[in-house]
Parts: sequence; C-alpha cells; structure tokens
Amino acid sequence: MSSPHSPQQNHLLAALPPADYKRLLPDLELIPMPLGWAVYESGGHLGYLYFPTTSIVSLLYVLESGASAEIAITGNEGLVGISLFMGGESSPSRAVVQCQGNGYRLKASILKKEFALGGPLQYLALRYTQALITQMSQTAVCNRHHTLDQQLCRWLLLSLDRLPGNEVRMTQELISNMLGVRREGVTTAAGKLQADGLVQYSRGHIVVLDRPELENRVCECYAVVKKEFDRLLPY
Amino acid sequence: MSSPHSPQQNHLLAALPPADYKRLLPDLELIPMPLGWAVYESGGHLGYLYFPTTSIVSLLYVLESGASAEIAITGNEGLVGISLFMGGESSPSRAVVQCQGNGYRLKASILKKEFALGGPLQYLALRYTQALITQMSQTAVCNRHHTLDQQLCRWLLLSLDRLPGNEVRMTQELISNMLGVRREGVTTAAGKLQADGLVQYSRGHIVVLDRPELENRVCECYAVVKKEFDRLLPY
DNA sequence: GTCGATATGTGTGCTACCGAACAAATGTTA
DNA sequence: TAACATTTGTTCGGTAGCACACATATCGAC
Repeated sequence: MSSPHSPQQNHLLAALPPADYKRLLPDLELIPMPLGWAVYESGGHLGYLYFPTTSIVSLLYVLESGASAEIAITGNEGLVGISLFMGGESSPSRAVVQCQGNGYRLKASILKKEFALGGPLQYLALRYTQALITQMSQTAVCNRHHTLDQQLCRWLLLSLDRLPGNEVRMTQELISNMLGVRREGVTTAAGKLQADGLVQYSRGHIVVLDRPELENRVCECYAVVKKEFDRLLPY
Repeated sequence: MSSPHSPQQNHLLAALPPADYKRLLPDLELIPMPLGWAVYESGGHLGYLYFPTTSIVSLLYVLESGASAEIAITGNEGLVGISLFMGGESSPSRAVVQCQGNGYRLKASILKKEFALGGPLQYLALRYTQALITQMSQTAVCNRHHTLDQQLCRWLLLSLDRLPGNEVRMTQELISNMLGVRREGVTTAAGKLQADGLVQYSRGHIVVLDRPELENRVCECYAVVKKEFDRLLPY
C-alpha cells in the first residue's frame, strides 16, 4: 500500500521530530527533477525550497566567458535554495539537476513561517548550510592545489554517496563542465581509472568497480567534507 | 569626550535598531586584534563572536601538505565565527588576522540567546553569511579560471575596501599564502603592477596609486562579490 | 657603520593543463 | 542496413605556474 516515494528519503526531512514532520507533510509536494533542469538561475527568484530524494543537484557558477565550475553538490542529504531562509531571496549561482530523480518541494511562504518558529527545521537548515559552506571552501582549496586526477576521484565519490547503487550517469563532457576543466582532460584522467580497473564506463554510464582504491587516490578534500557532513548531520 | 573606538564602526552593529543595539552594548567588549592572531583554529572551540572594526581577518584552509588558500576575507562589514549561530560550534577553516586593528567581541552564550529571538541580529547575521557564501563560491571559480595577475588585483581591492586609506600592509610572502601560490609568482605579478604605476610598495607596505586601473584589470569576481554584499547589506 | 634578518628580484628547467583539430567508436534512427 | 549524432580517444604546440637555486636590496639592532 505504501508509495515507493516518501519525503523521508530526504535525510533532513527524516530527521524532523514527528510533530514537525506531520505539520509539514501536507505542504510537501512530490516533484520529478529531470536531467538538466535549472532549479534556479543566477539572480532569479525562488518560489520553493527543494528537498532531493533520488536526484542530485549541482550548484555551479558560470562566468562571463562561459566557463563554469561546480562549487557544491546536493542530494538526499540536503536541500536546494538556502537563499530563501538566509534572507537574500536570490543568489548569483545556478542550481542544475545533474542526475535525474525525484524530490519534494515546499512553498517559500510556508518555509519562511516554519523557519521563523526557530524549531527543528531552522536548526537542521542552518546546520546543513554550514556543511555546505565547508564543501564550497574545500572546493576552492581543491581547485587551487590538487590535480585533475584527484578531483575526478573526489567528484565521483561525492556523487556516489548521493546515489543508490554504484553507477553514475554522466558524460565526460558534463563532468568537465562541473570540474571546470577541458573534456579531454577528463578523458585522460578517466582513461587511467579505467585502465587500472577502478571504473568501467561507456557513453555516459560510469560504473564504479573498486571504491576502496578510489578512496585511496582521492585528495583529503573528500574526507574533510564527508566528516563535516557526518558531524553536523548525523543520520 | 567620545572614544575613538565605537562598535558602530562595524557595519553590522551599526545597522541594528537603537533598542537592540542598546541591549547588546554592555556585552560588547573592545579587543585589539594583533597581526597573525588566529581568531579560531580548524576544529577549535569558539568562545566569542567577533565584529572587526579596523582589522581584517582572513578565512583560510590549510592542507595536510602545508599548502594554504584564503577562501574569504572579513572586515568591518561583517563578523567572524558564523559556526556559533549556524549550530556547528566549530569549522574546519582557520581565521587569521591579516591586518592588525581592533574589533568587538560578544560572548557565545549571549549571542545565542540574542540569535534565538529571531530579531534584527539574526536577520543581519544570516544575510551576512549568505554574502560570505557568495565570496567563497566566487573564490572557488576564480581559483579555477583566472590568472594570478587578476587574482592579485582582486585581493588588493577586497582588502582595500575593508581598510581606511589606500595602503595595505602585507608582504608578498603572506599574500602568496592567501592566494595559495608561490611567493615568486606574487613578486612577478606585483612587479608588473609597480612597473605600470598602479602600486608602490616596499617591504610589506603596498600603496595603491591607481585604483581605477586596478578595477580595470581585475576579473569579474570582484564586482560580483561587491555587488552581492551591497545588495544583501546596504550600508 | 656593520651585521644579520627579512623582503624582493631573477633564471632555468619542468609539468599540468589549455586550445584546437581530428580520428575512432558506439548508440540511435530511418 | 545505412546514415547520423553523440561520445570518447589522440595528437600537437603553447603557456601559466611550479620547484629550486641564488642574487640583490632594505631595514633594524648593536
């Protein structure tokens, strides 16, 4: 009888005490999140706060030149649209669905009322935001000091953590946009991983075969971010 | 009769309505912020929230290798210690005084009570945090795509905006730590600026002579961050 | 003024990544 | 099955920033 979809698939919603969860439930709307959909655009208005369940959303910046870079990634551990409760209403970044799936959304007006109560939702939203800040900071440092090979490992692991199974659907072209590098660079780095038997990919389907070795090759940035998420949002 | 120091030199404190400001005033403690002082360490406990007035504080990450990178900079427009009200209590970054000066501090316990009221302090603190997020994100993208020359201009302008006068006291060695590059790279980039008459420096004293040209050479990142700060925190 | 510490300038080779052009392989559609 | 679009692989020269070594300049203490 129970639907295969539940708001509780999102860790933040699942962490709400029963009373708060019940109050919010009628206002949570299931919504499909198709590949490539821009949840919000740079500077654009936001009508809803989104809680991904089976989808992954990338926060990225696009420069005037057209060059881009991902600054953070959000899945079922978080939410999309922090500017709604932080007070700014908009943000200069873009949020794009990187892996198709579902999510729940909450009307901005309802979120704001709930947030103003100062209860569990505020508590969770702010802690999540701090974890997000850690991810962004670590991305900045990683961009500066680590090699493309390491960053590709980091990106794969961060994505994998937010997906069921061990497969990531994503072309090398799109990964290069996320990492802010050339597609050829990703081809080379991914070629090494494939040659060493860590992954197996073909036309946009990447299957991770040896996760331990991936964790072995990744830079410290992955562990720092993961540890901070676990500390702030124990699940 | 009036002291040369006032909490109102900090823009956030100055933006508080009179009633809230008066309530907080007895708990604001003037504190000198000496060069190099670590306001907080990675993972360390924070006893106070800091409001710089004439000092500049850098938020930076230090990697296991010893390499470092600045992810944001805070002066009299903001505050240091967001993890206190975001709920995490600590953060993996470090905050170091980059330019000596003064500031005011507020006990963590008092801050938390005040923040929980949901009043103007909460409003301002969250908006400031969102502006900080923009700065961090832009730093990540800038690290990826822009040249050292552009980044040096950005760093100089961001510092200049937070200081009185047109002089920045900072050796090239320290600037290189902030930007996460080699000292020689800064020497070369700074040499160009000096040769073209934009700055005049000697042993840790950088005097900006031609700010318009500096703004002409900087990447878009500077303007994006400045615009977002002005939007979120009009002064 | 001399000395030592700190700060800045320069040179040489090296590597990671860029830019562009093109080739090959793999799906998809007719 | 054939034609096509998409994805991945490869090559070439160019460049920004690296690592290391060392030269010079400036300031302060004695």
